[in-house]
Amino acid sequence: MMSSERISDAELTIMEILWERAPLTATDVAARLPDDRAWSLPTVKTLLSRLLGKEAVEHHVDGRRFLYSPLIGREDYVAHESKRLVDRLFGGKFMPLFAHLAEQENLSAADITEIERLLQEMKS
Amino acid sequence: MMSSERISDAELTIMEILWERAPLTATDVAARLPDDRAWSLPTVKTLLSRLLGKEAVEHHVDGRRFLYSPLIGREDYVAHESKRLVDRLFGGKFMPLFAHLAEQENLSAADITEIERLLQEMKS
DNA sequence: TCGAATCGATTACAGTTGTAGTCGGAGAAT
DNA sequence: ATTCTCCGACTACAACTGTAATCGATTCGA
Repeated sequence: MMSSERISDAELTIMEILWERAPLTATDVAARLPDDRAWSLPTVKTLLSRLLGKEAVEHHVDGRRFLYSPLIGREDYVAHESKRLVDRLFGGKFMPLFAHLAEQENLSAADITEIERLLQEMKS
Repeated sequence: MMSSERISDAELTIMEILWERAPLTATDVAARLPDDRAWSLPTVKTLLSRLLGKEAVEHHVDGRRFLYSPLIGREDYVAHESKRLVDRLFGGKFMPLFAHLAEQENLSAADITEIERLLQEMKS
């Protein structure tokens, strides 16, 4: 289940780190930040606290620090956000989004073949 | 061109109205709000002002009121937001998003046929 | 002409977000 | 035992959002 509170952009950066590897301490998380988001440790702690409040992560005590782990799965989050986009911009319909993406991305012949393969698989 | 300022959820509601029909006065916009977002006129005016500030809409004077029109096209906005989602959640790749959506949506046989038709069209 | 209705502009105000500083307590080092 | 270090908690603070009230000017109706 996805709690209804939205995960912000900065918070998502933290989630990605925890999805890749958990549990981690706040310091560990800070050490794994991408270069273009080299936040201070206090900032990371604030974001972790907020994620705790949103019940997106949990922590358990390890000596005198916390080990954080995701509570929301990446799959759930991705599904949720994808649906949100489809609802907001494509009237909840999948096909218009697909058409838009296909056109936008200028699919290569290889992409098309790959998609056809995926579709065949689904048929069965 | 899309100015980099993000359009918020409430603001998007206004944009949708203007995309459907423009130019409109603030009062016209308010009258066309969906039922689940029956905001007061002042609220609509605030949102229009913010959209002006973000250069997402323009207005021109008509007697003593303004007529508002979108400056950003819906196509551009949709493309922008779709790309944002793909970048944030699918490493900028189209295929993973397609796979995710296809699985999620549980495509019907008719959908699949439709997609195949679209793909054929693209091939040529 | 004088009050009523209407406009846009300004102000309000709480909640979220991005980004961080500070503080009190608990452990670690000496 | 005392100091230093590190942790989580709390505080900060400006920008953005959602939602609106109010105010001064103008115009319309009586």
